[in-house]
Amino acid sequence: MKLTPPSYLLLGMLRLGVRSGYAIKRSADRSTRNFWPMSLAKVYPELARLEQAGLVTGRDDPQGSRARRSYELTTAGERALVNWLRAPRYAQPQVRDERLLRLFFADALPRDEQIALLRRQRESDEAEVARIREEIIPLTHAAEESGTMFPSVVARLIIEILSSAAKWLEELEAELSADRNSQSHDQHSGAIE
Amino acid sequence: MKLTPPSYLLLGMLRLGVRSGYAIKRSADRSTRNFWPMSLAKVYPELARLEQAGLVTGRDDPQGSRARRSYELTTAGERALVNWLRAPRYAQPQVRDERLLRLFFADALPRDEQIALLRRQRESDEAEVARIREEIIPLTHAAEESGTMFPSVVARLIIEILSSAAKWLEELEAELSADRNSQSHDQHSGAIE
DNA sequence: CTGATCATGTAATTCGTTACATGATTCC
DNA sequence: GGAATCATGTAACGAATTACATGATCAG
Repeated sequence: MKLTPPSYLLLGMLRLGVRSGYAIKRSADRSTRNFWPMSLAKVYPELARLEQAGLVTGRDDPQGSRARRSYELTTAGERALVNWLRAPRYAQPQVRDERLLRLFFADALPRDEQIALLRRQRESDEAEVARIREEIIPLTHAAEESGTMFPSVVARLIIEILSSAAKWLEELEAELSADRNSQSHDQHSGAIE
Repeated sequence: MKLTPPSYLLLGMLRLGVRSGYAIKRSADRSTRNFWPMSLAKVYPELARLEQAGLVTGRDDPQGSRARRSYELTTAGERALVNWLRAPRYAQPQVRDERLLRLFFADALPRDEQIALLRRQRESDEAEVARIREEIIPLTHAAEESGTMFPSVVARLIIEILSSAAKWLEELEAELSADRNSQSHDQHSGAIE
């Protein structure tokens, strides 16, 4: 059976003590979503697959009359997780960012709208930094109390990335605003051949 | 007919003077791939769709006895592109990065392997920066000669992002190497609830 | 003469999401 | 009493990729 990054996401969450499919999805939305989004419709079949493979064990664990299924890692599951963590190969990072695509073609806009585009991109980066600082960082600090430091590391790395992008964009805005008089609205033929 | 980011990628490339489907794919691999990857199998049907919608016009343009189809933007196509550039809404950026996912769960590794993980991630970021500097930047400089500056802007923004990530990772490596004696291999219960 | 590149297109498959379906419990 | 949340699962759909299929030209 082939294990994919989503498989390891589930194994990793189980290792951190998250028990139900629903709770894994909730936790993933608050932490791993920025670099590996996952829908609920993917969680349940994948957990079943992992159980079939003997990497996790599930048991019915109802809360009152509300059904719940709790999972935990088996020894084989823990081994699979650690082996993956050690593996040198990884899938090429995939990014799909419509804002950067727009920016790439922004030569078709007049100068003032180019600047507006840069500003909007910067503001969305800044807003995301604020969101992570407010919503995620406090949670990762709580996790650090119990000796789990890497969720915090990743959150801070993402803040660093978004902040440096925002700062760079701000500088460019300033530059372009300064020479607002110079050329804009190019006349084609600038492809990357 | 619904236009998606891939549609605008094609329109944008055509506006920059790239003519055939094959050439668009080649150019996209050298420029937009980092923030919007696209396969050749997507290019041809999408060009046909855009032609049907009257946003581009295609004509047979064989090179010797080798077939080729050349496209260019119509007025409606140019208008659609610019309207999209102006639109304030954008699809949420989607990132899938297996390296960050590993890093997130790295508490399961002993300290020295955590450091190795950080180093590998940093090195891959640095390698990508080098690749962009060598392969992409010279091409964007050529484009700037003909008044197209934003491909260069985006390339430099990506370099900035990757460099700042690499620098941050390097600092963390140094910190962790310094107190190599302190705890590692946590004993669970650190989920982001 | 052979491998890389130019060039176009389709078919099969994969991966993932949204929507559907159902029901209990908790908070206001 | 109604909305939000907890909880699980499946079905339909969509978007994209890889693989398949074909052929010309060019560089070494």
